[in-house]
Amino acid sequence: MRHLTHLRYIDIVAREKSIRKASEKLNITSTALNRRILALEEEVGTPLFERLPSGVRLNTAGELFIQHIRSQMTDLSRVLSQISDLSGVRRGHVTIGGGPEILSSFLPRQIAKYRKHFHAVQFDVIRQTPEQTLATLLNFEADMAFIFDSILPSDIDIVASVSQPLHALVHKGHPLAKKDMVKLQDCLAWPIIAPLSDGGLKTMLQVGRLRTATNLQTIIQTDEPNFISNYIHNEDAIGFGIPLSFETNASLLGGLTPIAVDERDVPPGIVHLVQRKGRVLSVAAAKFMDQMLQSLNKRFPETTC
Amino acid sequence: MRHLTHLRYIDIVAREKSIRKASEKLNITSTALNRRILALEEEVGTPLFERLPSGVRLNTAGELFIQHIRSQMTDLSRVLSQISDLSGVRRGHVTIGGGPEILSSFLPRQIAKYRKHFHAVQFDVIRQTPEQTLATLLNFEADMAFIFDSILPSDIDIVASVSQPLHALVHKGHPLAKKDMVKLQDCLAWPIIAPLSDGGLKTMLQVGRLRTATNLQTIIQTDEPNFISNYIHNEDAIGFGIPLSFETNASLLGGLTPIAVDERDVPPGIVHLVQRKGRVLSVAAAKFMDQMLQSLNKRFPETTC
DNA sequence: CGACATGGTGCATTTTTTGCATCATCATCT
DNA sequence: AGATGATGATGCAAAAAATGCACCATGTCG
Repeated sequence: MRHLTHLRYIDIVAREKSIRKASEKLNITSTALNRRILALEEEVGTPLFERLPSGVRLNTAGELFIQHIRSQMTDLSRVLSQISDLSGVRRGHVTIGGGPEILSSFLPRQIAKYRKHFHAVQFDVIRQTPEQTLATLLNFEADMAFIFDSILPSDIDIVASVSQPLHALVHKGHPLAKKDMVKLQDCLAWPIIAPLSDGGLKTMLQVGRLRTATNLQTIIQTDEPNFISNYIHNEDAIGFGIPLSFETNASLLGGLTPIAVDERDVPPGIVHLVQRKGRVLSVAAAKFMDQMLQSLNKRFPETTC
Repeated sequence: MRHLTHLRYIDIVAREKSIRKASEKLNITSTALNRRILALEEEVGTPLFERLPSGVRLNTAGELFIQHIRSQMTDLSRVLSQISDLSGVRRGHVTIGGGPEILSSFLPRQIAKYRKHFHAVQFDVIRQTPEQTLATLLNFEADMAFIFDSILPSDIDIVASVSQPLHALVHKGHPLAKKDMVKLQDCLAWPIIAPLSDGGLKTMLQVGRLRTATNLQTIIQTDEPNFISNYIHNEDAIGFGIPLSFETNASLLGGLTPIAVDERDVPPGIVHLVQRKGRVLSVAAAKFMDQMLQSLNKRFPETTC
């Protein structure tokens, strides 16, 4: 879109916080970009950027304006998506954010399923910290996101909530593998692979540690589900995860055996599917969300929408 | 705004249903305008207008697009209004629609009151039929409107509702003028000035006619409050109105005396203050609505918001 | 102090937009 | 049936706008 270009320019400058850097990214000279900004500020009647020796930064008016611009851009792409949907082809672009727990198993399967029907839809999957998740939603960078239960700002809407009990992950030959449920104390005897970065999973494990006062011997801290899955085949270590992050289908687990941790030790975590409040999703994104809601309801019947 | 211009072009073409007519209105040649549209359709990838021998008309894609454009334009003006509000000056433009009953007394006083504080705010007051009221709200032409109780589409939000009992209007020397309340039968003896166009007031009077089976002798049909007020000084005729359409302050009534009609004869009408659902109003419009809500609550304590 | 980054500006060049004249098509009136 | 008067589309030249280059002023940092 032609006039969208102008808006995109401003958006990139705001993100890069530098006219010159932005101009490189946009493949134009800094002068052209600079003049665009000056012209825009002229039209609005007030400066939108503070000029610092190190670059530019949005002022209050600019914050207001950039919010409008981003909303306009996503709104436009939604409309274009609706229009192309009129002719039968579903095109579109869906951007989803979330922590590593979500992105490892549930999401790829959902996307694969969706793309079987609508192959003209493109997906962007971003791995983020909870703070980043919220920021990108408010930025209009992401259409929807998964996030562990936490204090959510009022401009975030919860679309669905699933209860996710903590599971210990061991290889199928492990002494614990035959049990239906383990207490956290049962894990004391083996080395632990704990989550690295602050997030829901790490918090759950910490709660468990405090409650049962156990002294789990952490040997590795990582967030990579694949790393955990591969490591526990080599040592009788115990990893942790939530149902959304591993397959239910035994054949796909690859020898990985999840065992529920007693909920009296660690209460289940709540994972929310969220979006920006009041945001109208593109056809593609809305349909994808529908599909996910159905899948969540099927696999976790107590899901609330 | 520069890029707003492009959008405005499309908007006007859609309204005028003719490129040439729109071009006159915009003070450019039809060729320029035509090419703009062709270019836009090229960018969107699909035609937005049907070409008819008599002009152009939006197709389905165009309807979607124009909706987006209008929403964008009002959203931008809202943002600009917010930005100018940052510097302390409240600028803005508020457009209000409604029937003649509302526009005669309540609204002018409210606007006068508001403009005492914020003189940089401009008001557009449009007199409309109920259908037009809804259409302009959905069109983004009006920010808010007053409308008599009726079946409202789901994309209209009711902001407040006031109960409005029917009142007979007579001059202060009229035999009825001393009464606190009249039955509709009491009015049989005098000629009646009835509302002309279909609207809430006319409906209320018709309900009364049916209920009490009276045969009121209508001599004049008009919607002009001023006409009624002036006429009843010359003949002992009876006009009708609702509290919102006349002053409460005796000194401002100019000899006009309102007498409540028995509610058993005519149940009170409900007047709603409405806006387009989900629409975020400009600072000026939002503040004005606040003021109106306060005034409504003060004068009609049973107002629901 | 100097090297290096930042945003801002004058001027020539390129790209885009606009206006004029004209065409093809269709509805309506005579 | 034919004339008339609308409509939107198009080729081409003029006008306007955006762009790029060279350069300036100003700040930070080593």
